[in-house]
Amino acid sequence: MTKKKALLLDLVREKPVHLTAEQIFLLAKERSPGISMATVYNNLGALSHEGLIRRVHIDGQADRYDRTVEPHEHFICDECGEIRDIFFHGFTEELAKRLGERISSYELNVRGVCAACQRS
Amino acid sequence: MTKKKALLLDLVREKPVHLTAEQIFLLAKERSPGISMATVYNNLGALSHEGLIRRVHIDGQADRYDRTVEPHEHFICDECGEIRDIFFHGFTEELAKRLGERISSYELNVRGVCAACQRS
DNA sequence: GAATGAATTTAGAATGATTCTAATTTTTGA
DNA sequence: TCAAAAATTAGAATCATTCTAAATTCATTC
Repeated sequence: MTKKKALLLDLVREKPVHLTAEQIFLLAKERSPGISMATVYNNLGALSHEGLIRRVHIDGQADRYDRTVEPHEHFICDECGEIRDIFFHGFTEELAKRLGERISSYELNVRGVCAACQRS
Repeated sequence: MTKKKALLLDLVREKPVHLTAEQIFLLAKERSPGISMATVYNNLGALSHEGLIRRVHIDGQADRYDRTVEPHEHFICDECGEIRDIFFHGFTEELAKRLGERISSYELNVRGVCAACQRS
């Protein structure tokens, strides 16, 4: 765990929002001005493989990085674009039961209009 | 509905597999040799918007096109890469109930080892 | 059947996120 | 202190997809 890797991990962990590599790069530059995009990608990739953060793919967008590594789902607001974590307790087991196969991972992205946007 | 658009729709409908734009392009050339990649993308995009086919995004792969437009899920084999349709009856309603929000769409990709690969 | 305008198709350039490469810098530990 | 290993870097490469602007096809009207 190098200094820059630790910095990137901190940045992902600091906020509950799901940042893109670009956003993380800009934040990282404030604390480590010479850092390069390659280092950001290298380390975010490594951290994801090590299971310390989680890479989130959302159709048509740059990948995002999530501090929450436990299995969970995502809700994406059609209006404001906000990405919110959802936790469906026991979902993996339910999937396994319904499928009858061993599951290594899954990805569930739900879209709709969030409560805040529905009000306005 | 132009001839080429109809051809592309046919190609997607012909086989149960989920083809990429590239694969569809190669098949289309057999029946319409001068067809261009741009036409393939234009028409597959249009057909998807019209709801006649469905565009499927799988992390790290080129998009695929699915003849099945009803809401359903996908199982991707970690070993052979096969993409299989899953039908979880009432899943949209279950999601809506658990979330308490109106859902416009969702995407569920499940990964694991398919039965065929487990045997070998 | 020719003329007109709209829609489709086309080749190739542009895009943009990500990965790769090869060189440089930093770190480690003998 | 030195050598080897690891991390970092700039920039090139990749690749699916979209965009652009020109060419072609199509439908409609006279």
